[in-house]
Amino acid sequence: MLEEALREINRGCAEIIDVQSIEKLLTKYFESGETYTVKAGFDPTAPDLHLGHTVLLQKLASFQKYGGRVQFLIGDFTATIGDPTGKSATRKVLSKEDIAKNIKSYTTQAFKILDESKTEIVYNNDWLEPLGANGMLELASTLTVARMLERDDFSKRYASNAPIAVSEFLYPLLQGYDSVHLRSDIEIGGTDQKFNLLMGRQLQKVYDIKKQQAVLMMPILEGLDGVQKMSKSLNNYIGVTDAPNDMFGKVLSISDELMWRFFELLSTKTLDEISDIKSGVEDGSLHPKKVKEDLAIEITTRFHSKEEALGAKAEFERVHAKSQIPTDIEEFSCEGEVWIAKALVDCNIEASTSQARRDIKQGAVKINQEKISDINLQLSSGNYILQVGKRKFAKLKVS
RNA sequence: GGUGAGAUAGUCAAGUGGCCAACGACGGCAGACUGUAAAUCUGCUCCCUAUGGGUUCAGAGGUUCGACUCCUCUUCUCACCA
Repeated sequence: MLEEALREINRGCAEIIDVQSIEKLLTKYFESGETYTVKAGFDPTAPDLHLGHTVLLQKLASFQKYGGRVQFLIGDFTATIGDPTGKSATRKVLSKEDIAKNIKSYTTQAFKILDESKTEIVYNNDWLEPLGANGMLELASTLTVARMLERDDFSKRYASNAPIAVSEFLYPLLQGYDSVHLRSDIEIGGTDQKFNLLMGRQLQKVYDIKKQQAVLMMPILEGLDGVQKMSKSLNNYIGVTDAPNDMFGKVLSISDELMWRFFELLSTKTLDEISDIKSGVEDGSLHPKKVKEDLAIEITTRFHSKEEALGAKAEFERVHAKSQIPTDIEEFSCEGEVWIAKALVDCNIEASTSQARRDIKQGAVKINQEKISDINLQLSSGNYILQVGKRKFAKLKVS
């Protein structure tokens, strides 16, 4: 039992600091039922979670199975300021209302994966705001600049004379202070957070807390392109709230290589099952497409339902394998004769009439399944199904 | 506070008086090939009922027949010095 738990906890991890203490916590749980706390921080700057976030959530859920009490930390304090790390300094500051709204949708989405009865939601504004300038200075005095510069991206930027804002130094400290306040046994986060996570341990030591948190880091899930991390701003994400058809289609569109990452980090199949599937694909007894479909069904089912997932699969086959028209197409209507390019723009399937012209020239536009080539085509009254490329459809009624 | 460099389409980045709606790269879209894969190849990539017209190169003025390119001021960014 303990071994199984350890295996599950270990799964997909990029790095664990202080494995022994995690083992101890689990052992104690199995011996005496004693629970422990696991914390993970989330930044409520956007209202929706995507699969990248759920990697962490699933790990938290695993801990919940084995005695972990989750501290779901919402970085509402940090969100009001905006993390300066990264490129654009111009990041709009969110209002309290926006943040509150985001938090609400965040947590309802998170509870699709987490066990609510074993989760405590905490807000870092509760302790960071009262910290004040004095507390801040005290906190800042515990670290040296040299130590800060150990952080990879800081040292690189410093070496290449790129600017580093002082506030950027403060960020890891604030985040680390969360750990001082919460005194969690374990903190989990992405590998990109390594420095900040370690800062938590460091500060726990400075503030003389007996136990230091163990740290478990998960790799960053790649987005649909398979290269860059999944993120909303790169528009390569699968959102937790995506419609079943979209979710299914997006999973199926990932590369075969990336599929294994998704299996490891998102599937609830055991590692043994996954390696069986993998060898099946390698020796040709399993078709990669079929395997990917199963994965897509699993993921879609998690956020919707089995029926919806199967429906999405059927729909997908209809549309793509048999190249038929999807069942749910948005409908539009207009009066009088319409110029085709204008119609495409009005139906939201082309961005501009210029773009529409180009696509027509390239043979990407179909009306009622028929490819068209006349840029000047006028649609007289009747019902039409307009299509651009493989995925953009609209119904248009001209009267 | 002083000095210098810079601001070009989604991003990076050429262009330094007309040949510029602006090289190239990436991204994006589309076509072929497929498993709506991936990889590869090809085309397109400011807007407009369009062999033409309009609005762009941080912002405001100016010089010129003509400016992204020259001048002035403004805003912002960066570097160096203090």
